[in-house]
Amino acid sequence: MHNSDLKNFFTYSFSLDCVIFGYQNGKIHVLLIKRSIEPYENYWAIPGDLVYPDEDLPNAAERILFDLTRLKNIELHQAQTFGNPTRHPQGRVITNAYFALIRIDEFKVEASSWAEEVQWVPINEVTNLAFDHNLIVNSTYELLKQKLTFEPICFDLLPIRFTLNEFQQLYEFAFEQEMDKANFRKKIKYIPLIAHDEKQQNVKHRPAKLFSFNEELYQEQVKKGIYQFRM
Amino acid sequence: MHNSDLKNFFTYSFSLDCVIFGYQNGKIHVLLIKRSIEPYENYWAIPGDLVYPDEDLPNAAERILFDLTRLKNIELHQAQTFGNPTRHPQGRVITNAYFALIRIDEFKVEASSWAEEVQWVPINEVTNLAFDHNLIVNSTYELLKQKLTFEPICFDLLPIRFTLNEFQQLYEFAFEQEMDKANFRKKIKYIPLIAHDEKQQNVKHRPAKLFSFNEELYQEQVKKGIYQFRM
DNA sequence: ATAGTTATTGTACAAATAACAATATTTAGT
DNA sequence: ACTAAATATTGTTATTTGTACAATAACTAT
Repeated sequence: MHNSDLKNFFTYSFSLDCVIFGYQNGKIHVLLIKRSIEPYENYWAIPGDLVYPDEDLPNAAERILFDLTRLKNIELHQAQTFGNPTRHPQGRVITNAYFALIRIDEFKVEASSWAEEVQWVPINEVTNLAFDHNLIVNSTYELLKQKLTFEPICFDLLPIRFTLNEFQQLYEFAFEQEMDKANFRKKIKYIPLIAHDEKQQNVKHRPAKLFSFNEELYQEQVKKGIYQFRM
Repeated sequence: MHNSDLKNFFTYSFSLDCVIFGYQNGKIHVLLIKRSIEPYENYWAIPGDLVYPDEDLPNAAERILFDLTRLKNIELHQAQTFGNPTRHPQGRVITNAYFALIRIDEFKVEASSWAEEVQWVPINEVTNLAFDHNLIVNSTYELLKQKLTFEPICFDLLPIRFTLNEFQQLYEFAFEQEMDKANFRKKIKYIPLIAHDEKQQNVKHRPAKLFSFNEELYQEQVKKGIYQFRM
């Protein structure tokens, strides 16, 4: 197609949708907002909006997420792009999904702009969403599970200090498969963790020791080629 | 942003670029075209063009690839989206990369439309391309390498019937790491391969036995949960 | 102190990995 | 036909990892 035809193509729009994952009560959750505007008024959806014509995608992701949920300072990663011509009832809107992993209790979410409510919903209890957002959420969750096997992103979901059991349960939930406690500990033998003196509080049994991820050591080891994360 | 503002956003464009990988002489290659039009006239680039306003992305990928290179009946997969506001000198053009893996000698490529020439270039000999196409090619190659570790897509690059050494050399090239012949064969022990009676032709030494990937058995085993591909 | 509960460590065997050696099969040359 | 050269293929061994299960330790609540 020649350059002179380019203006004929300025007839569609581009948006960005955020799939925010959190982990609580042994379940992975997604952050949903309730739309107060058409189309899909009163439907639950993932936070998303149109990208400004002069705006870079990472910036758009930050802005849109903040506008609707007041979340900020969150590391957003690109996921898939969805371009079905009929996905938006009002015109051609191609959308790019971004995702993030956060610790639910470390951030305050607050409905804002045309988001009427905000809600954390367990990933396997998500019902009928606006647009093709079910497809977007499901695809992005599949991507998350893949990434969980070769990037240490599980630690973005777990509390900063976590027990080995919490760590294990996150993988058991994501992979839908029980694991042996003793063997799990051997499997993670080389993941750089810091063992703290601190212990679990307010449990009615022997409290477990708390650990945290040693990000610096991990980076160092990866740079030297000593270690590669794999689950 | 409210719906009534939507028309203000019809001021940018969306394109699709194809990263076609092939394997030959022990090297992974990329398919490049020479542009006969502005911008970047006479630059080498990956085949790509604007998406029609009513066209689905997979269809656009097929159409654009065929228009420029005459390639058809190729399985295309979505990769990353690139949206830097200054990536196109003539306006805001967000682009979505698609990639495919093909056997170079199974397909005839032919320059067409505004593609003046077509050329297969070894991935590590790609020089200065049009737009941000170096970024697109490199990012997509990284994605390919990741996928090579947990999807049996190597067989889309290898000849239908291949020797175990050819198989090994593909991984040695991609991972930039030599492997032990004997151990490689043990590693792939459970990959469903068919051993043929046929042997390598026209080599001046003992010819190797030819194998092919048992796609059906693989699908079956995956469905049953017996096997998961991993390299 | 004791029972209950969970955390943590240990043990034994099977399987995978890694380094290297040995054998087998073909071509090419005499 | 015999032999050397080249590469394919299979074996061997030691080490590490994976798996299933058992044993012990540490804490809470009564």
